[in-house]
Amino acid sequence: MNYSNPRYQNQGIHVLATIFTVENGVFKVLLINRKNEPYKNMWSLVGGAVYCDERVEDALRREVKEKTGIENISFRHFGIYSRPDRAPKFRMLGLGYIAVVDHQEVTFLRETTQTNNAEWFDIKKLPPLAFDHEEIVADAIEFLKANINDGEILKELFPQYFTLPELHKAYECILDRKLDRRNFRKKLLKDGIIEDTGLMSRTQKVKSSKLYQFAKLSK
Amino acid sequence: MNYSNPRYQNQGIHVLATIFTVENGVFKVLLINRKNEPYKNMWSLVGGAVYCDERVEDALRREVKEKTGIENISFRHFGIYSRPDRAPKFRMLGLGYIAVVDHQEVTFLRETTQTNNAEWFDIKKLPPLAFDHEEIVADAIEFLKANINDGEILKELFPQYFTLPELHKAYECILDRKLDRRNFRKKLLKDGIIEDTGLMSRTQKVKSSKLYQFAKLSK
DNA sequence: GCAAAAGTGTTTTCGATACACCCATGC
DNA sequence: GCATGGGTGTATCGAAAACACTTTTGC
Repeated sequence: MNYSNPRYQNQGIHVLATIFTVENGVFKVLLINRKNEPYKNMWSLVGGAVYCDERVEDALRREVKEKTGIENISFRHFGIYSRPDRAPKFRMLGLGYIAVVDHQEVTFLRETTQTNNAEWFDIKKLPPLAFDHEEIVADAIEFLKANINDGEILKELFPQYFTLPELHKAYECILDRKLDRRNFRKKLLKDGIIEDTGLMSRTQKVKSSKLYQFAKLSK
Repeated sequence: MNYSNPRYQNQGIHVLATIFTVENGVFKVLLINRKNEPYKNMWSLVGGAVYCDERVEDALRREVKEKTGIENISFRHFGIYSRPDRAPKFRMLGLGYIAVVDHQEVTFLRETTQTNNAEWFDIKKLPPLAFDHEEIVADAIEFLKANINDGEILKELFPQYFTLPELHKAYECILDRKLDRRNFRKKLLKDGIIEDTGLMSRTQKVKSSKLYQFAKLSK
């Protein structure tokens, strides 16, 4: 390969983090408002360019840490976006990653040098997005629905302990359909995704509920 | 983003095609022998760099056409390889794609400006491979095993018509385990992956067999 | 007539779904 | 005492797996 050939140069790699949560029964995605051109003042996904001396996963963690304060979560890759004109001026290959997090862990700054604001958006009420991010969000949601039972993807949605009704409601919000409570519990326990902690919730609900946690290694 | 920052520059994108076939009951991968440095005279996957003005899938088709003569086959993406030092001098992001083809359709040149030779290798008798291609081949095989029933991935393995024993044997070679003939036929027909053509094979086998074809659109 | 290869049907098991009742608490 | 929310068990259905016999042909 001729490394100086301009046709091989002038391209970069962009990681795009689609970060979802479920808050008060609403399935939401984290977006940031762009302070600069291109797409100034529009909303877009969290993301950024990969340095030539780092791995893609490291770039992703770096960008997400900077922009949301979140660390130590697992992302999964779901898509490649390679239209040469998807970004202006410079060809940026887009690599789409997904994570589902506990919204209470997000401690992003509302304003940074590149960002006016950052907010959770109901995925059913999204504003117009910059670049091809609408397509990417749609792909991420489809991927999440197809892989929700893989046992890893929701592990950061809750604090260590959670109740089964909470998890059940989260599944229903994400999948956008009803699930039978009894079969839901049975399946998650049988598959070893969650385990009973022996603890009970202390909330002021009508009836207290058992606390579960995600199993250390699932499947 | 500052496009002139060298930390964003000096990187490229590499597509890697893991092309498999089944020939005489042996599961094989196509490798090429490198004529130039780096890894001169070693075997490696078919692949090449993506131009900054083309889509990844187009680069893949271009490279595969040049090096094997094969056109119009479908590839599936299975992996991203991003160690910064996986290629010398220049950071090349690797994108792994897989296809399974009819070996009789491969009309690659034995020798080109970049290639000494190209050959099918039994996946159980692979030579040492250049770059991180051993890892990539292993990932591709794992991906193929997990996705063999998706109904699209084997569509180019045979000419239009094939017998069920042929397909059955191919599955067994790829999965490296025995499958029940009766359940195999039932499942593929029930799922609409293949359809009976009403034709019979004319080979000089002990008993002639029905000819099948892959269904136009599966699932 | 027998070995080799191809075709077909039945039974069993297991996972997924559908569904109903009891218990604890706040009002 | 009743409405709300949380816990549990059983019956049914369908897909997957296990399994045996018949047919054709070459020798």
